[in-house]
Amino acid sequence: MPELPEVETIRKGLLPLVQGKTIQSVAVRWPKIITGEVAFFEATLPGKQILYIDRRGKYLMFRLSDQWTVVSHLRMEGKYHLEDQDKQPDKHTHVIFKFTNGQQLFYNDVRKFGRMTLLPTGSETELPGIQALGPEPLSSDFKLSGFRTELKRHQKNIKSVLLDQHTVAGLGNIYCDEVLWLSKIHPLQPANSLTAFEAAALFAAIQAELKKAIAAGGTTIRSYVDAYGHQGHFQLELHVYGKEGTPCPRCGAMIEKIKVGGRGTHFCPQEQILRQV
DNA sequence: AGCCCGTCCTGAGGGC
DNA sequence: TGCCCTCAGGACGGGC
Repeated sequence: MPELPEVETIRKGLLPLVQGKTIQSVAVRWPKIITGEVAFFEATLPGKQILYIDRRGKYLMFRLSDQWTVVSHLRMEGKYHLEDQDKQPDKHTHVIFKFTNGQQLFYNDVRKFGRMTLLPTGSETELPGIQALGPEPLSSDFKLSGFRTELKRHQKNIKSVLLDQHTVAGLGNIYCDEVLWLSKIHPLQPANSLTAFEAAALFAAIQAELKKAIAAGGTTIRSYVDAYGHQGHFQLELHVYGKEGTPCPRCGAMIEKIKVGGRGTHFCPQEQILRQV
């Protein structure tokens, strides 16, 4: 499941492969991938040149000529691959962008959860998913004071609040577990009951962990690969995600797995203590 | 408004 | 062997 660091790695890898290329034709093979009219999507893109790729949270934004933008969310397993002109799509290839130089950009997605949409550049901020997105965690928009205010608004557990993209953009299930472990906070602790010290530790852990993950090129958990088909190399850095039944790297207690808000959640029962409020 | 739950999808893995 | 069942989860829409 690509989270912010993986999406950023994908963005960086894909950019030199597609920048400056002009779309000749588009074929959508699974209509639900496209939010909006498929016919409009297929008819508008030919002739447009890819100028740049931006990222906001877990969203990729392909900036095109004539002020068009394709917003793309990979959800669980979406992937982009640049292929030669004779490459045949497989059953998981749902969108094909053919370039004027003959190359093709395949969008593959086993679960078909990913979504993309075409709209005028600038109006992407009106998309429901992007409009209410919280601050970029590695930008100056992310401030401890604002983060604490946001935590105070919620009585529900901190794990769910971190997973909510309105709080801070880009965290998914893996990094939520990791940053809570790093800051020694129980995933079920009500968000508004965090101490000032805990909120500051969590704030710092989010920034440090995401920076580290981006520097490492993402994590190989699930099926993430970059645009060249290379796997990320971050898996050794994970401390709790998927580590249930193995010793906590800090204290040796067995990592436990529970369900929080319907999501698998990993934590150290000795160091991440749920405080009664 | 906050919060919870169902929905979308398919492949992997467990049980018998 | 092979089939059936459950599980995995990001965002969103509906209901309370």
